[in-house]
Amino acid sequence: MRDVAKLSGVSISTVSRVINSSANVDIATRIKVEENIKKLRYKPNLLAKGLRIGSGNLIGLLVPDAMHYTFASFISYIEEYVTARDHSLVLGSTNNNPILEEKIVEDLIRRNVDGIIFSRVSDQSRVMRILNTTEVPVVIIDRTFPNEEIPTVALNNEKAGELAAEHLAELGHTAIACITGPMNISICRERLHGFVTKLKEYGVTLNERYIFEGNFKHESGLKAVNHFMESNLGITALWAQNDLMAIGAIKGFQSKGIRIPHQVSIIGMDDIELAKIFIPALTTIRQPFREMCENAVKMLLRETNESKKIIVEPTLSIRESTSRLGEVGATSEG
Amino acid sequence: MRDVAKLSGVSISTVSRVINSSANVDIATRIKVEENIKKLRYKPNLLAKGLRIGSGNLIGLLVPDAMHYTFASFISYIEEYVTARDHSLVLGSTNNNPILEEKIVEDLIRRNVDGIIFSRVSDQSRVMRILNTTEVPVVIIDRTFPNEEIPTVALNNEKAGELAAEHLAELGHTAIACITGPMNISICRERLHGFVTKLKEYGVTLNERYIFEGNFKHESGLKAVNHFMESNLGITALWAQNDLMAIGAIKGFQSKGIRIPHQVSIIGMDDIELAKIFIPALTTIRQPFREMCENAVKMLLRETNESKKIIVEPTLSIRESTSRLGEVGATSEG
DNA sequence: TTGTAAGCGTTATCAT
DNA sequence: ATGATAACGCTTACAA
Repeated sequence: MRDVAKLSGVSISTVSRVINSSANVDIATRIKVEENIKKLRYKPNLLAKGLRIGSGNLIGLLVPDAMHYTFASFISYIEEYVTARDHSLVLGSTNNNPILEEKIVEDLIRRNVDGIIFSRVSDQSRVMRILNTTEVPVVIIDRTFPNEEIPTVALNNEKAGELAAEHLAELGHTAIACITGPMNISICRERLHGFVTKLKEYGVTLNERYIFEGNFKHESGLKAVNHFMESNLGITALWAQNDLMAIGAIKGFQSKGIRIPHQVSIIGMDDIELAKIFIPALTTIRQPFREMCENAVKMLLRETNESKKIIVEPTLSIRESTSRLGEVGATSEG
Repeated sequence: MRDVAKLSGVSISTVSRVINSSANVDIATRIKVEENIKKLRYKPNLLAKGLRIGSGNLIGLLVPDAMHYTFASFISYIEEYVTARDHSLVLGSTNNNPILEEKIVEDLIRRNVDGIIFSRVSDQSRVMRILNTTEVPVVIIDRTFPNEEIPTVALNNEKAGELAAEHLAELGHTAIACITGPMNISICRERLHGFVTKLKEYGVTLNERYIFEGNFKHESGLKAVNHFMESNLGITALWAQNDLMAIGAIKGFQSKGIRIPHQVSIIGMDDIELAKIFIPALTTIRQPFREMCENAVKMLLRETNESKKIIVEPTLSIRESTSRLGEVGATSEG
């Protein structure tokens, strides 16, 4: 910067003004300075700038597992929106390790980030402490904490359950089961509640024997099928609260010679890439991840008036793994 | 920091020494200072530190697409290794857009990153220019540029092709096809070369009619199958240069009533999560992504003596989609 | 062992 | 419209 100033015969303050396109600078000097910036390949130092203005021009993103589909989506979309706003993204993966999470958050704060996006934060109180102890804006994405005033963007999980219920009920099913995620996670309870409630509207009651608590992994689907088969409930339709478990369930049924969707209709949730590719292609509840991420970034950067909770709506994606009760599905079982 | 110094009755240089655990500081004052750091919840500012010592304590990672399995893996592993070394990861996704790539790189340099990891860089010359114009260490992961001295960690892609060939040939197949990635990418050519060469050792010649150039997407597998079926080559085995295309091929065959692996053996590459879950579970060539990432980080941070090229070896993962010619596979077709 | 002071590369205030 | 200068929060000779 000094070199540019010297070469241009001006002071560094003028160079600074040129860089920040300040109004009050003579057009001639501006051009000269800009030329010399190019000539000297001068690149303003963001650390110095950040130190001075008290902002690192960074957004922090914390996820529990960067490889998982949901979070990989978040990372990808948030990076896109953050970069478009001339910020950079620093990414931390916590693996649900509170110590690590703490360390990363501390690091972010020390970097003067302009905000932090938490996805599936491990512990509500931790976030609260950060919020109370620093000025750094925080928004939580994907999971909601009902009793707090933390800015949040989340899915309407009730609605997700309702959509699944509606679809299955409309297809004529009455013996319907559900594989949930871990029930200590609120989104899972909300999803189930919506599912049960809507089903009741159709006159079908989902008692506990039709509910299997999974862990969001593929294996849960297999286990659930074994469980349901042993119970001999004669179910003809099933909703799994994520696609991985739905696919596990399909495999489980198929390995017992049961055809999908001919004998059992299955619906998932998330709409992972695999959902389209799998045979049969998976009917599923789609989450608008992109929209969620955009809202999170906008909220963080105060681009929107909404500063508390933004709820986005799921949609139903009908493919091949569900069919009308008693009817053959649209495709072969593969 | 000033506050801590004042409260402790020492100068800020002493506080600095405590923070950086410098040797020469009285144990009593150290303890006192540490107490006050806690008490005041003092968090050293990384921008100021970075400005002073000329290092942002940051590692930059550039990928073309953060959602793609390969790169999601890179992101996850590299974040892990970077964090373990008390650095932070700033992530940029280029979408193969050179303008964007340039912008992100510039930003990283201006942040005084300690190094940049490029994955699938869009343009070799660009990297070279960065290398020549700045002091920032760079390593390329996954793709290699044969004629340059850029530090690189990559797979032995020749070997990948050889493993696939060996496996298929040992199973007695002779009518063997290959779905490649885009042939303008060197790794695809290398893979094919290894495949063809090893096959020749077994006495089978792979002429052009048995080669289909795909684009690494699922659809390529379907198209390839149509192509091969129309050509009426009677192939009994096929290698796809990634799992997505392999799965597409399986779907393609199955939709024509051809059973996998009974009638056609199929082998993929990457070992994506889906490979284990798919029916039939996919035999595939596994890339040691974790090892690659560890090496990349170590190389960047000069923790290893190797400073040019590190080549890692693929391995064969045998599952259900391949079987001996004429024999029924180990599992039902699902 | 500890303190003083210079300097890292910016921006911002205040003159001119 | 431009320049001098202080300040951002830290590290590091150098001195004591």
